[in-house]
Amino acid sequence: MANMKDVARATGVSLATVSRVFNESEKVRPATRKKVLTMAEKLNYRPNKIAAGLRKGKSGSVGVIIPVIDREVFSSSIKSMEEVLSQAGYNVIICQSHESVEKEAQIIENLKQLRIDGVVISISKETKRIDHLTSLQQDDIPVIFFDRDVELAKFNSVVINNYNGAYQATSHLIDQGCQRIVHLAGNENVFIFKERKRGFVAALRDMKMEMGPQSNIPFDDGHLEGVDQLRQLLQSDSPPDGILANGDIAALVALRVVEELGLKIPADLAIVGFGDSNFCTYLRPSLSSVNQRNEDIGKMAANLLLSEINKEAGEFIGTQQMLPPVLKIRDSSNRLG
Amino acid sequence: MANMKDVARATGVSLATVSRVFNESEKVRPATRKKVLTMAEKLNYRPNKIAAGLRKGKSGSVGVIIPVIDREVFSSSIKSMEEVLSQAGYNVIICQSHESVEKEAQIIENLKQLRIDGVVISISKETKRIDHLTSLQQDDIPVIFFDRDVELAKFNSVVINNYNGAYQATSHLIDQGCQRIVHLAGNENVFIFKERKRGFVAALRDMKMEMGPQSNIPFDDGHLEGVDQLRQLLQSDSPPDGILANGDIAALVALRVVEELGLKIPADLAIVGFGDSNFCTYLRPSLSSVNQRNEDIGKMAANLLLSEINKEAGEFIGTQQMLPPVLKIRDSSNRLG
DNA sequence: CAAATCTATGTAAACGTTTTCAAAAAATGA
DNA sequence: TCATTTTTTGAAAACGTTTACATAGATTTG
Repeated sequence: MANMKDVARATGVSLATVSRVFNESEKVRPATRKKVLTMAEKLNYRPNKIAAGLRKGKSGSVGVIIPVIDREVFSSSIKSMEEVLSQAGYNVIICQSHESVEKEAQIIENLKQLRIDGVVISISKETKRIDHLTSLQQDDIPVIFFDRDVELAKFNSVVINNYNGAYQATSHLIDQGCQRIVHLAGNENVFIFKERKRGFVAALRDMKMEMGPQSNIPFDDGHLEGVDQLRQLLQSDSPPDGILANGDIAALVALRVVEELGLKIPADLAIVGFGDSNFCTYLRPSLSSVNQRNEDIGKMAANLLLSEINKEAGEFIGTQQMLPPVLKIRDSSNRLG
Repeated sequence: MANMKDVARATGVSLATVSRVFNESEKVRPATRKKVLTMAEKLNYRPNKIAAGLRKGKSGSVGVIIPVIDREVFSSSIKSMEEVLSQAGYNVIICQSHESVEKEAQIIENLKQLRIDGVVISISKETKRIDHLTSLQQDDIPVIFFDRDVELAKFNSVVINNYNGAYQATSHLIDQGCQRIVHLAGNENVFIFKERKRGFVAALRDMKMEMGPQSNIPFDDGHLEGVDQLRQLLQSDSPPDGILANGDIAALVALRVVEELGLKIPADLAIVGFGDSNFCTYLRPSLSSVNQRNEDIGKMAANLLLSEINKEAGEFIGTQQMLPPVLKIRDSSNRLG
């Protein structure tokens, strides 16, 4: 395959001139440019980005690290990320950590060897230590966190305001006349679930609603105790009349329990999920849910990364962007209209 | 940042020796290896894969081209693809064509400039000309088609047997006692939909079932005439008692129509979808559907790509792998159990 | 018209590896 | 011990760009 030297020789100009032709912006006489271009075409020349990358000390690629790609929250945000980044001329390398810190560290080591220009990451559930992440910063590789971020350190991040989402949803349930609302709570070790719970509690408190020991039921995926507890509670003397689930799947499970007990939704019990998964509109009753704006998050994370990449070296300022989510009200919680 | 030369100098060995240390497999005395390794560690040396790529003439990356990432069929297959490819030491670059041939061609041009080692692609709906695809082969870059493939040329591909899937589903409906089955047919310009229809027709024929002009209703996404036609048909003197949809969304739409008319599923009408989307189990009644084995497809496509990459140059043999799908029987079509 | 300025091109040195070939060192055999 | 074979190392040439610097030619200026 032809290289620049070949094109240069065949055209009768120097290597540098050919290079300049292919790096637009550069000054070269229109006549020569044309000569070079037609000769390149004729020789079927194609610039070698690896060589350019070596010389320039940057790869033109960015890494996107996620636990796993086949989850709506990740595939949706990556969709828009890829759009923004490829538009800007970057290649997107996807890497799945499978919720393992070691894998995460391995991936980062690999990306460093590739001389990646930046990283967008949603950290794994188990990620507590963050040395592999700070090491990126030390090497001056911009890192943007999205969806899940690190509580401690100063980092760039783009996340949904989970607190606010839960607050909105809870307020909505109260507006619908719910008196005894229960939160199906996620694993508190995960920041987003902690925030959701916090928003729930705050809304109840602000609205001066009762909140007993039964207001929070641990409802972790894969743990069935929560389901039993919910069933018992629904059959008690003062059953709940509103449910805020930590996620859509939790809401779905709750829907089944409620259905099984013959309760009417939303009349007897209103339910709101979290995540606004595709299937929310497919269900009957359709499921109200807090939309996480995945595509917005992806787009913003990508743009933040681009601006970090192009930033003059200078002291680092972590930029935390937090988007308010959007509550989608559907049949499962709409008692009034 | 330290490079090989620095490590060599600091250790008192030659550049070549350091290189050999980092390319395992190579012969180098254990003592020297250790010396080099500790010095590399001390200098915080990290191999530069771009440089290696330039020298070796290969990038260590493969491109995965899909219409868009946030569709279950793509995110699921890419999940397993990434697992296989990263395990084998390759980076996965994802590129979205957004169902545009021009974008597809652009992406391929870019991947060529990156000196990609191989490509896995699910072609865009509108892709009729394939010169951009054959050009990859001419440059000796292995290409694997998955999900959607090209009808004409000799290529490597891994796809589900759509004909067989539709055949299975139709046979199942007949087994359930359905007498008048209707196929909600997809756009016939898309190969997979053509195949599904073919399987449907073949099953009816083989089972000697009646098949009138109303047996196929064009039911393309976004075209609403199909819905009306279905509604009318369901209200006619001899309404259908079985439906095979071209996809799960089509099945969902049909479910709504049936629901609206007050028909009982599966007693009055049995329905089978295609794709086995996540939400099939969430619906009530749960939706029977043909599972496309996305993860298997992804894994097989990745493995086929690897074997093509590692193959000695020789004459090209297109390998078509076709997997039988798996029919998942659920409430929407289960009249007997 | 000479001097000064500007523009377009060329020369050559990087960038950090891998790999061929040759040489040195170590191991083996008689 | 010395010749022979084998193993380990080194020197140097790629790989295909970009870019700092130099130079030639064209244009402007007084």
